[in-house]
Amino acid sequence: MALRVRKNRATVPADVERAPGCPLNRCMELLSGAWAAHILWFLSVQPRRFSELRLDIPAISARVLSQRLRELEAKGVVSRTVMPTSPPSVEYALTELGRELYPVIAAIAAVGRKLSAAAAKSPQAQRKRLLARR
Amino acid sequence: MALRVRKNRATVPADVERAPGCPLNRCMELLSGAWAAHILWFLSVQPRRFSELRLDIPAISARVLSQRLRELEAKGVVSRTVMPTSPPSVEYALTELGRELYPVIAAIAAVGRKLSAAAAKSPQAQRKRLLARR
DNA sequence: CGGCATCCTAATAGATACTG
DNA sequence: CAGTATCTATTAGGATGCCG
Repeated sequence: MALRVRKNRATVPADVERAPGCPLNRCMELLSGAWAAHILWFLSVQPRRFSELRLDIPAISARVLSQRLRELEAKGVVSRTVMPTSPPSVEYALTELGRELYPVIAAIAAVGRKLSAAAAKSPQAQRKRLLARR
Repeated sequence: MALRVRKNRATVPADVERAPGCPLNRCMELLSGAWAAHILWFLSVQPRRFSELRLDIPAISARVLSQRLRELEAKGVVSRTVMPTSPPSVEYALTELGRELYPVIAAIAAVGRKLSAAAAKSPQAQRKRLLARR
């Protein structure tokens, strides 16, 4: 009664790219960091000022929000406009490139809502999540 | 010629949630880390073994792949099955919860492909990206 | 208001070597 | 094959304070 021998496995389809600069990476690097998705989400609703974003995302510190916005700006996803008002205000908005990301953010939000709903009912999932954060 | 005074801004719609445990976060924490999205992407094609995933994602180290898989398993996104073969093999697959994430991964990949295509044509975008990585 | 400078910690990732 | 152990490097992120 010999053990079964491992079957040879099919390879993944060729259209799934694996290069370090592959599409998946190309998009993920725009979303990297714990806050980028949130910032883009709120900016996708409407252009926002710095302090408005701080209220939108209370848990983020000014330093990190600043850093993230600068990064997103450098990546061409977010535009920064200084408004000639008194006191001065700065408006952040999605660029055309940034708007391309909308489907992703929307999908994240949609799935997140589903997960929230599911978690509310399933004590098992909650236990798992507790274990996950050790 | 006084400077214009800042207009009061509208608040974002109430259905955009801002709590730390909001849907956006709930989903993002499943994708956190540099490799989670890749792992889920390949697993969404078909169940994969450890070493297959290493070939799928050559840039990941065994240690990190192992860590990520354990985390994803703890979060209930990925299942781990030891196959009774010789030599032993372990099969990873998406759980039902993991399959919920498919729209997100697919959207990321789709947008990524679009970005790749755009980058190929636009030297400006390439310059921006170069600046972004300092 | 919209930042930046500084200092700090914790998480994440990489290399290499080794094991059941 | 499917990992673990160890050690190190990089980075994200938080706290606080100052500035135009």
